[in-house]
Amino acid sequence: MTQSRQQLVAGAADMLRRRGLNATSIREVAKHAQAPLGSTYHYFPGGKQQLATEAVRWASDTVAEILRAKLKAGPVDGLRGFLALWREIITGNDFEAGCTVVAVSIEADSTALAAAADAFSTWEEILADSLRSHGAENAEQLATLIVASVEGAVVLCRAQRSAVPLERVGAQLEDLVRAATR
Amino acid sequence: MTQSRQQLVAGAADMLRRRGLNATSIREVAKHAQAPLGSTYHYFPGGKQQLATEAVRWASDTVAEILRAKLKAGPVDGLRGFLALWREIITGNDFEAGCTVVAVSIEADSTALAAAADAFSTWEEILADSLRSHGAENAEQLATLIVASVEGAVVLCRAQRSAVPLERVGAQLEDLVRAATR
DNA sequence: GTTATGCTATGACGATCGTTATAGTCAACC
DNA sequence: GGTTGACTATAACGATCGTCATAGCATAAC
Repeated sequence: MTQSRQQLVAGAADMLRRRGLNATSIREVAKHAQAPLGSTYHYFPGGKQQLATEAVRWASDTVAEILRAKLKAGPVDGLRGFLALWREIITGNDFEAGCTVVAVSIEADSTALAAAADAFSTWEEILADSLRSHGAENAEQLATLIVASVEGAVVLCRAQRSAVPLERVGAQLEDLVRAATR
Repeated sequence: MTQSRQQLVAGAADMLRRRGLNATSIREVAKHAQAPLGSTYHYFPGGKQQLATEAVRWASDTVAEILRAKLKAGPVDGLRGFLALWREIITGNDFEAGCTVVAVSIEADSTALAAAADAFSTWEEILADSLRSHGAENAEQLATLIVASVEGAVVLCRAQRSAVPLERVGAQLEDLVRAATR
């Protein structure tokens, strides 16, 4: 079955956003996914790097899908959905979970880092497309600001064990999106 | 001498922002600072956690000092100095260095994480004080947005190996600061 | 029923980690 | 000038890491 494989990827993504790349061992990922260690190298012959890369891609696709869905109701509602997603991840895990993509960006190189770059670019493009189609002239700039400030706020929230940074950033981003679109 | 001690702290901060917490070993920090391994536990009996905590505090103080100095010329110039500082760190190290505080926020817990939270709070307060004294009504909110978006942009820049995110974020932040102060 | 194939089980490999212990050096101070 | 105390040197401890090899098991195909 590819079910074990899928659980390994999802479990790895979850552990990455909690502890980071180097503190996440293959053994623990396998145990957490109730899969034997031997299976890990069967499914991912590229080793830890391949697993991390696929975990980033999975996390990226998951967020992208939610983002696209929420943006169907317009840029403001999309932004709110994006913020709600991260607020849930932060507060729902007692401030012990962050962003898988950010975690890998800090520690990885080569393919996993490239996957992280793709993730950010994808999110930016999704946001920019929505903003542009709603009349925003600075769509790309604003999209980059949204991704950067929300990801940064998630880091701040985790360190300070508070959701206030995300709320403050969200309020100002909503004003900006409202002003840029009509 | 306390010179070795200081070099250990500064060297640790530099390695932390390049590779992250768990990929930075005490042995490498000692070697990088040309200090013997034994000295590390003499200067830092609290072990790696103490060293990481002091490295975060050192990085925090360094940035805070620059920030305070640049803000003397006003919020806009202060913001520009803040952005230039990070642009230099990013581009001057071939996109292989990020922020020490962010790196520790992703991987650490307990005292080192608390030091990271203090760092963010300090930077926020310094910015908010300047904004408030120049007539900004939403000084705290704007200060949080600046810190979060710049730190997030640094992560994006590193992953994408490009300074564009920082430039985009900077342009919009400057508009916001200009509009909020007079 | 035999064979092939996808997955599991087990254990080992070299390397490196954080940390500690102990002995040694060397300068400053009474 | 002897002694104290700060610092160094060296080596080892157990633990864990990523990775690999090999043997075992299952199930499905012929």
